[in-house]
Formats: sequence, C-alpha cells, structure tokens
Amino acid sequence: MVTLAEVAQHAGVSASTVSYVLSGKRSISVGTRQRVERSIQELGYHPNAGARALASNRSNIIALMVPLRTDMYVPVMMEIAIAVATTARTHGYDVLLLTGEEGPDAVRRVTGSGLADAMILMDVELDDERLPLLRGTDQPSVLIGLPADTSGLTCVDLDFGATGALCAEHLARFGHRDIAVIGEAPAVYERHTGFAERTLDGLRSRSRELGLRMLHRPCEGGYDAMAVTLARIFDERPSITGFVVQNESAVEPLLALLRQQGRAVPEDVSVVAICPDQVATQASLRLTSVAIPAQEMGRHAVEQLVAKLEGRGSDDVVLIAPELTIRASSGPAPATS
Amino acid sequence: MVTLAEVAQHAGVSASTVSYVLSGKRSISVGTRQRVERSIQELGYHPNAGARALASNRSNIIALMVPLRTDMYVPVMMEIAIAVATTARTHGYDVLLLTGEEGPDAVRRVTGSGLADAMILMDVELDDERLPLLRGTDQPSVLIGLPADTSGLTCVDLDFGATGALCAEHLARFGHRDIAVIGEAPAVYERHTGFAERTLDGLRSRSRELGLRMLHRPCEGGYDAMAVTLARIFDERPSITGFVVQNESAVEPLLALLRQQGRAVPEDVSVVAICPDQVATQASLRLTSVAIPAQEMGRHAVEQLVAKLEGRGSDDVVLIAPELTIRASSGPAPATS
DNA sequence: ATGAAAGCGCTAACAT
DNA sequence: ATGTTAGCGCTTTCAT
Repeated sequence: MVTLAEVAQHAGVSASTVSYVLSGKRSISVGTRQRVERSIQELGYHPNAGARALASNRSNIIALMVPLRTDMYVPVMMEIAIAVATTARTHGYDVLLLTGEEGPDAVRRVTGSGLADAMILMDVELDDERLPLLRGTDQPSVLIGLPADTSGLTCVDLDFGATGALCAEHLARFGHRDIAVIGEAPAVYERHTGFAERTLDGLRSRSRELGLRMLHRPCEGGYDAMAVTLARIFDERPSITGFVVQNESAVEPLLALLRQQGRAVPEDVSVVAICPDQVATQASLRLTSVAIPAQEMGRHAVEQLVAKLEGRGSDDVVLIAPELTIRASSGPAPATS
Repeated sequence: MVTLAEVAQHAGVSASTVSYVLSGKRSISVGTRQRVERSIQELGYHPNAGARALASNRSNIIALMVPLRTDMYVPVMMEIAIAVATTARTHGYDVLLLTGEEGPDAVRRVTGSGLADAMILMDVELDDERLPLLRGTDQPSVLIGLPADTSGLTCVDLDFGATGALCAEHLARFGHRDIAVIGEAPAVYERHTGFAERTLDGLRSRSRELGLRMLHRPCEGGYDAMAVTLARIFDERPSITGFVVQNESAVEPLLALLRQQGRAVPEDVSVVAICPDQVATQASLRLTSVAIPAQEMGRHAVEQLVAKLEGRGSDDVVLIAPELTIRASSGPAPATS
C-alpha cells in the first residue's frame, strides 16, 4: 500500500506538502504541485480512508437509511437511492446503505462511531421514533418525507398538498364535476406516512373551492381489490367521470376494469395518476399524471446535506412543486345526459 | 465523543483491556469484563470507525456496486441490495453503495483507499471491464451474475440454463408441442449480460431433447411492442400453445392481449414466466413461474464474501437451482383439432 | 489475566 | 511557499 510519506519522499517534499496539494488548503508553487501530482500518479497513491477520517474527524460518508419493506414504490426508492449516490459523489461523498431494520440503533451507531458525517432518512413516518435522536445530535440530517413536527429538521418532499390540488384543478378545468380518488392501501394510511393524507387534503380543499364532488377510497393493489373498490364507487356515485389514482399497483387494474366495463378513457372517464413518469408512460394507455420526482428528491436531499456540512445550511422544508403532464387519459367530461 | 481511554479510566483498567473486551481476542476475568461493559453502557461508548480501520487495517465495510441504469428488474436489484445490507449487518459489516457510473475507477478508489474490505458487483457483463482489476487485486469480491470467463472469480447467480430447461419440461409435461419464448429487449442481448442467452440455451437444448418446437422473439416492454411481437408469433406459428416470458414489463401486456384475442389462459394457451414472485402473484392472473431469488442471491453473495474475508473462502461459481411454482396460468395443452 | 507502549497514515497547527 | 511535529483513537505486540 502506497502512503503519503512514500509520495512525499518520491517527490522530494514533506508529507504535509503532499497533504496540502491534495486538500488545496494552502497555496503551493506550480513546480511542487506538479512534481507531487506526478508522484501520486506514478505510485498510484490513494489516501487511506481510515487515517483520513481519524485525523480530520470527517469520514466523507453520508448514510442513507432506506425502508426495509419493499412493498411500496420500490422503483422510486431505488431511483432516489441512486440519485443520492451519484449526487453525493459529485460532492466527494460516498454513501452508506442502512436498512430501516436496525431502527433507531442504526442512528446511534453511525452517529456515535463517526462512520458517517451525516444521514438521509427515507420513508419518514409522521411520528418517527428516529426523530428525537436526530434532534439530539449535532450530526446533520435530511429527511425525505415530512413528519408531523418538522421543527429543527430539514425535509425534502414532493408538495403532495399541491399535487392533490393540481389534480382537482385539472379535472375541473375539463368540466368534471364528480370525481373519485383511489388511494393507497389502508395500511399506508394507518402507518401515517403523511404523504397520502396530504394529497387527500389538497384534493379535498381544492375540490371544495371548485365545487367538485369527491369520493375517496383506499385500495390494496391488484385486480381483485380494484374490482371490488370500483364496483362500490360506481354503485355509490354513478355520476363520477374523473379518477385520481395514487397507487402504482392499482393503475393497470383500473384501466383494465374500465375497459372491460365498456367505459372509454378519456371519452367517458378521465384518469389522472400520481406516479413515476415511467409508470405513466408504460401503462396500457399513456397516462395524464403528476410525476413523483425521485431523482430530484435524492439530489435535493444531498445538496441540503452538503450545505449543512459546509456550514451554510438551513433548517428548512423543501417542498418540490408538482408538475402535471397531460397525456392520453384525460379529456373533457362527457356531456351530461 | 467518548473514547476508549475514557472507558478504560472509568472502569479502572488499561486501554488494551477495554479493546480486548470488545474484540474477545483475549480471555478476561468475569469481574473486569463486567466493569468494562458497564462503563461502556454508562458512557454510551461507540468505537471510532476511522481509528479502528486505521489500526486494524479493516474497515468492516463491503462495497456494493449497482448498475446505474434503472430500466431493468429494478425491484429485483433493490431486493438484492437490501438483502446484501441486512445479511452484511448480521456479520458485522456495513454496506457502501456505489453506482456503476464511476466504472472501473470506483474499484480502484475503494480498493486503494481501504474504504471497503471487499466488494460485490451486480449486473456483471460477459466481458466486464472491471474484471481485470478484480483479478489483479487481493481484495475479495463476489459477482452477482456470470461473466464469460469466471476463472479466479467467485460468482453467484440463478442457474438460468436450468431455468430454461425447467420451463420447457413443464410445458412438455402438459403436452405442449409448440412453444414461443418472449425474451428481453434486444438491447439486453446486445449488452451481453449473459443470463438471457443462458436461459435461451437451456430452453433450446431441453426443447430439442423433448421434441418441442420453439420460437424465440426478443421484445421491448409495453403494450405496443408486445402486440406487434405477438401478432408475428401467431402468424408464423398458429399452432403455438405455450409461452415462456422472460421480461417483467411484457408479462401484463401479454396477458391482456391474449384475453383480448379470446385466447383463454390456461385452457387455450399456457404461460410460464421467469420473474420475481411478487410479479407472478400480483399479475391479473396468478402466473406459473420460475422465481428470480433476489434475496437468496444477495445473501449468498455476502456469505461467500465473508467466508473469503475470514480465510475460508473458495473461488467458486454458485448457481442457485431454479424452482418452478405452478399457479393458474399453465395447464394441459388443448386437444389437437 | 492485565498493562505499557509503539505505531497505523493522515491532518493541521506551529514554525520558518 | 514549505517543513516539523503533535496528535486523532484504536489494535497489537511485548512484557509481566
């Protein structure tokens, strides 16, 4: 293993000079710098991570805690994780992958050992048990998702309230007066992850303002559950002409069932989905949708964190503005019979 | 920050004693051990990762390199990653998440800096440019996937050859004589990831042995591509009664199209999928399938790696035996008209 | 069964 | 603009 000292000797300078060439924290004459850089090249030197961490008290590692459960929005999580990893690299950080499994202990372990300089938590619950720990430490952190109490925390999330409002507006603008919201599985609401409720709030209040009638039904994914839910919806409100779906695994079943019932999309019924663009564009019908901006969320989270690590941070809630893309699944409400 | 020295002082022993209590590399009297453990508890001590890595020359970190492209088998990748992370933890290791983006440089960086003790590479290509580096270093590594030349490497993968054979056998046993294989997107074959070809080889050779006629067509995901492909297949071989699908995003379109054409599954046509169980059980029809054992692959990879790290390793190729689960999408071939 | 002490490779004062 | 040096917190000989 090549050490700093060996590079220094090879270049005919002192160890600290090599260190300063690497860190740029001191001005170095051009000649010296070049000789050092050449030696680094020739010897194939890589700074030892452990030694660096010990001496500088910084590991240049960001911990990313992903939920253990892989039942929801998996591609989104993966996309966020990858965005976090690539963005972190552009700032000189590596990413440590922690699963939710260890729970709060993982936070203690990572914080206490100096393994990571900072952490990003995904899938934060409204009253997450890890939050007190985060507040109690001076280790910077960013949450992806919004807990009930955000005081003293930095959070990044899609503005789900605005997302709901946007969906209602879109359908209202097309003349729909009566809409149904197909939500996440009941378990998601019970888990109090927050985003589902916030979407609903946005939908409700804007619907009220626009004079829309709205019905909400949670729904497990899959065909059978969707069939039951849909039947109930049309039973209760035959006049419904617009759907908002916030459940990846209900999207395709919904489309199939509508087709099967002879309801044409978008002529008879309009559908707006809240899902990743990939799902919206690969469905059997190109869906009008509000995208879940996974990459952007990951990127923002890292950038907030790096800002904090460099002392220019702020305790802030960053809500990403939703964007609705009109595709083939929504159109004017049918003329009232 | 609490240090080893502080714990030692608090417990009234020397630093080395505390270290040995922690590592268990020396026998300690019960009394001393208890006092030390108590001090550790009371002070909330966590060993400093950097110092430990520097002194012991081991970071207790495993690097996991995931492919950057998120277009294929994303949930599988995520599941593998999570299985790797949780299994690693049970052996005392943490996981560093690297994206394929950095390419071979990442291997150099991690190896050179001692950031990780070992690495796992996912989505290995037949002639992967990272392989020479791995062979040239003494850092243990395990590949998930099978390159063309496995000499000197440890690999873990599903036995895709046997998987193909199993699918052919299953359909033959049900009396099918004429089958079609709907494969991955052409790009996957061009990328030479290997698994697709190996599946095909297994299908072909067992089909020959069993007297099955077989047709293979690569297929992009989505409805439109599937519609074109399916039409061509039935044009060329109207007598086909069995399908093998190895493309997550073609599964649902295939089922929808068959339904639409009035071909009942499994009465008229049987379908066998090669996909994660989750996909097979959540499709519009519960699919007979060979599972992609993501968790098992992740777990195996880590266990191979840990074995190597502890000096009881072997340069081996571990092929996981495929398992076919019969569900509702396959049955006896229809009587010949 | 326990202690003392020498590093591990680097950073960052403190010098000049 | 560069060199000298004292740690960072731990592991691990070498002693006893």
